[in-house]
Amino acid sequence: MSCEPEIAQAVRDRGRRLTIQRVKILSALRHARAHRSAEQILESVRGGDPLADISLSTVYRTLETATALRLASELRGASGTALYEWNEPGTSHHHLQCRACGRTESVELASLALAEAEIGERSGFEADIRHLAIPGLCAGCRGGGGTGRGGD
Amino acid sequence: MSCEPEIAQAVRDRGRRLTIQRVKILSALRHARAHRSAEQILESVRGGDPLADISLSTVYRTLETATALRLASELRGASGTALYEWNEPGTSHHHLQCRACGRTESVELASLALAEAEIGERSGFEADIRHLAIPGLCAGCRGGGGTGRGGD
DNA sequence: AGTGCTGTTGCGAAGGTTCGCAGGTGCGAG
DNA sequence: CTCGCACCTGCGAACCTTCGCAACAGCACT
Repeated sequence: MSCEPEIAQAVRDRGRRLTIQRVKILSALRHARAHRSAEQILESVRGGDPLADISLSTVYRTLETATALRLASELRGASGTALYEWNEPGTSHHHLQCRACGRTESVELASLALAEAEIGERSGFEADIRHLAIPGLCAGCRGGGGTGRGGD
Repeated sequence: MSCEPEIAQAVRDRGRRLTIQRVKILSALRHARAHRSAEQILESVRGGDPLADISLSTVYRTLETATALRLASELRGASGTALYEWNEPGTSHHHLQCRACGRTESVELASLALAEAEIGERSGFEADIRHLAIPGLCAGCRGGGGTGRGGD
């Protein structure tokens, strides 16, 4: 439970309080290797320790805080449900969301680093392009009705 | 009101039916020069013609359809409310969303076109990067508490 | 112009997410 | 170690958005 020094460090470093709930929620998110919804996170927190009576609101708030702190990223779109993912420090990848079959794949993109620079020079905006959701059509669905309903 | 040949054309070209509601909703969105929420659109439709009894569901559905048809773009994030914008054909711009003051500014970015190409080569995914929401810190808030609460 | 099929609409209900408030608790100060 | 402030939590309500269903209305065909 307290074996998450990185999380504790990250939270406290940024002037936030270290609560049991936060540690549990962020640990759950971190150990889940895939995107998870708020409710899934709540379940894994409760499953791991029945005493943990954490509310959904807290999960949402923690996730929001973690996103602001760059500890996690939020991925909205596909199912109408928000998905969250732990950010490995220094990592960057992007999510290609197919609008036909709804599937999401991950890629690393060098050119987006250029975009960050371009934005900075252009308008002084400090962009954070590390986890973007990019809409489009996946290779399978481009052909015409690959995996899902490609009849568009 | 029926003086929107482009909209009519665009809708029918893609195999959708041309209904009064769609024309009104899309006209309203098109003539609004800024981002509008579903409810704002509903209001302007009703304001322009009290007989128009359009439901919020229809506004959402029309906006969803229009987004799928690339007639409009959806911008989520800032306020928890989805904002919609009419797509001028052939245009492309992106939205820089400041996470401190919440403001959004628009830019055109050449390097994102490169990203589209990179994605295509890499994974065969046909990306549609024309209206992206990019999080970060605006010039004012980078300095430290510019417009909002820059205390990060 | 009339007819029928099927996409669309409006309504209400059901999500998912955010907000407001009162009480609890982490963490710094004494 | 104790105290106190302010942040955080849990709860419930409110909000935005999506869904399901029955009725309506474009559009193609006759």
